[in-house]
Amino acid sequence: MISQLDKINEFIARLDTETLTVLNRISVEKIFKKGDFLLRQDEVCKKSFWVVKGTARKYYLNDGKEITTELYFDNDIAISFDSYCLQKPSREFIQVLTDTTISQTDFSSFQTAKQQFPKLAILDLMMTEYYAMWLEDRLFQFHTMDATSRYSKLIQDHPYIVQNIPLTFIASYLGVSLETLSRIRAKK
Amino acid sequence: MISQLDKINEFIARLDTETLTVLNRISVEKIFKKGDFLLRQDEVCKKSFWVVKGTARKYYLNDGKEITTELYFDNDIAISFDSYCLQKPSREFIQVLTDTTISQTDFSSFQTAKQQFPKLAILDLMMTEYYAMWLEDRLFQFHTMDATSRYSKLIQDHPYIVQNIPLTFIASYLGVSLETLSRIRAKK
DNA sequence: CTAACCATTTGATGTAAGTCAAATAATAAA
DNA sequence: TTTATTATTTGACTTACATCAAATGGTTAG
Repeated sequence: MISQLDKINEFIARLDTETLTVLNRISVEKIFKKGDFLLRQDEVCKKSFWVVKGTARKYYLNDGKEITTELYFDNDIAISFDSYCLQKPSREFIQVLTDTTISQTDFSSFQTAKQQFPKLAILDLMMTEYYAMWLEDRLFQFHTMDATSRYSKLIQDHPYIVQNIPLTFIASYLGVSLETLSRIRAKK
Repeated sequence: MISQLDKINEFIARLDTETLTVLNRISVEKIFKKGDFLLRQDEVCKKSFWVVKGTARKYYLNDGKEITTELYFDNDIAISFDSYCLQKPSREFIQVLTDTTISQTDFSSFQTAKQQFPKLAILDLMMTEYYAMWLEDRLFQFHTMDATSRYSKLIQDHPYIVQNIPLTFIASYLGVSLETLSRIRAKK
């Protein structure tokens, strides 16, 4: 997973200026206020959101309860995956948790650009592969680790998370109740 | 997820004969005997395995215990994803559960072919997207559904599974103990 | 056919984590 | 500052599921 990130970063570093210019041309930087939504349920995800600086979360509603599926920090890319790929209404919300700078890239502009700049198509595949590996790893955690271990891994990967993100969201992301997470933290 | 499959099938149906010929040229059909391994831990996954007819499973060892991550039936494609993408040693095993016909495609031949036949690159992306959506769905199940619901969904999606696959593998795939799965089945 | 082996079921008991409820602690608003 | 609101902790109790152990059912091999 990390080596895939290395691969992507190296690939971007080697991109020709022409390709980079196009990428820049189809992207817009915008600042969102804490609590703002990048995407709401039932909307089509027509943009990808690169978190330049800030934090965000993705979640859906499961009989009234919010289930957080992903937390975003600096340099992460936020999309509602199937909504983006298939350009169909999203089941998920994407919400900014602090004042956040976003660089958003239009879906259809990117699709067009891919045809003229094959390197963008390669990049697209590599990023999708990375997402799949990330999902595999998360699934592995749900499959084999208990709540305490999942929490340990999370703070190991993102030590700053606790300062920045309310416990409810972290608990939901880990698939445990708020109370259980509180008790897990009390122990250690 | 289903619509993504439709998209892929339609795309394949519209492929020109030239591209199809190449695909055929780099693929080999082979028959494996029940219990044979398509891939073992620590090997690099240098082929993708299209299950023409039969059943298979993917699993890894987690302190001695086998954790089944995927079950394959007719027309499914089996790979150890990160091993395949990064051409690094696999953590997973892929094993055939019945006598099974496999059409295997060489990784590097496919990479080369993609450069000459851009449609193969598009296909590659679409299939990776499909896998990511499948993973998202599976994660959703672990995140929100209890063992009983996960089992119900599985037999709904694959009614024939119970006849063909030993309970241990199904239980492991669902993330429950063998005994609990047996009890779940006793009820309904 | 019978024995040996593997797959599944059933029983008894333990435990991680959920739920409901209330008490603090921290933050924002007046 | 004081109050109002939200976030986190703590307690008592319940529940889904795991584990260990043993019994039963099915398959394969001698």
